[in-house]
Amino acid sequence: MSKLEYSQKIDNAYSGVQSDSLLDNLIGYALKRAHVHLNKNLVSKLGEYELRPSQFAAMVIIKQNPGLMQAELGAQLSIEPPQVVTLINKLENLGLAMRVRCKPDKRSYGVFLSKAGERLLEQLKVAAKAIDIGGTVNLSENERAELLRLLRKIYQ
Amino acid sequence: MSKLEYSQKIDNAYSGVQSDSLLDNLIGYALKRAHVHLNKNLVSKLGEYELRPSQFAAMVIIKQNPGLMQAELGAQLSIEPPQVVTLINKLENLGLAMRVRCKPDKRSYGVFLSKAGERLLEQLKVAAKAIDIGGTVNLSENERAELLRLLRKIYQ
DNA sequence: GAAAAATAGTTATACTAAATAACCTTATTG
DNA sequence: CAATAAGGTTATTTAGTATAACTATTTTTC
Repeated sequence: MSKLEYSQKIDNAYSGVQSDSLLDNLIGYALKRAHVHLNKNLVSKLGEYELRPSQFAAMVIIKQNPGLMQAELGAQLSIEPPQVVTLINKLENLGLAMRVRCKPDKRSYGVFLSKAGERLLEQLKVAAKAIDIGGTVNLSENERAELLRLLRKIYQ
Repeated sequence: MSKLEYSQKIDNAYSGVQSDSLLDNLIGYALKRAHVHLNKNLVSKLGEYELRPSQFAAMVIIKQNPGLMQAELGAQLSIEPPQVVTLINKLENLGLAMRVRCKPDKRSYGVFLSKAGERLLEQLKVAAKAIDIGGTVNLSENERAELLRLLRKIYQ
């Protein structure tokens, strides 16, 4: 039985389980549930291209900072150097990005998107935007803006 | 070099990396960053008791539904049966919960918190509330309430 | 200007969390 | 009563992450 089938079965069978009023009043808990809700469709869309969310985020950062070093990319993504290697290897193998020895410092690479990478990124940005809006259809445009404002106040 | 030291070093060295306006306008991205921000302190607090967030969440659910079956607990947490086994083993080993054969169906266990589990849970609830509020000091009481309302509209 | 220390990136290894499949026991169904 | 399903466990695999050691350069320092 798949995870989805299993969950549905259990959800149907035991819907009488009570949730907790403490959890329901924690911002952290609500953030997690809302994020899970929104992330599902993004993960499945990116999966069509063999990409994970962090790889999509990497493409966005590379596009915005062409030729940045791997260490800079890793810092942006909060991942360790070995993971940066794996990530860029993956993008290179997919033909979406490349390392170029283009710096005075010959230890480092500049990281760039390929033409194919730029094209795919544009598609994915459109899709991500649509998925984000689709996952928040219950919010009005004003509510979306207000939600963004409040969330930024938390992490900025 | 530790992960934290590494990140700080890089952040200081390369703070000129540009972030992206698309990402900054996605609710999903803001949710993730806000959640990361809020979760750090909770994880470290729970770590003092060798607990992970999912184990804390399990304790909350067990407290609210004493004697529930493992399958019900797994459904609430969206985890698979083998993970439920690991989770309850952990809580049992810490003396915080227990399996009791108390059902007509002798295949299943009722899961309960121990007295120690209930005591610890009360402490942790207080701590979690404080951490949640501490992580959202930039929000007024009205803004907190509004944020909760908007988040619930997304996932409910 | 050469030796020492530090940095960019890579590789290898280990650890952890999660998913999958096979299994045992008890219940239910035909 | 045989066949099937369900609750839970165990074993195995897989993916993600973390750590350590290594190469090749660059910077520092004496």
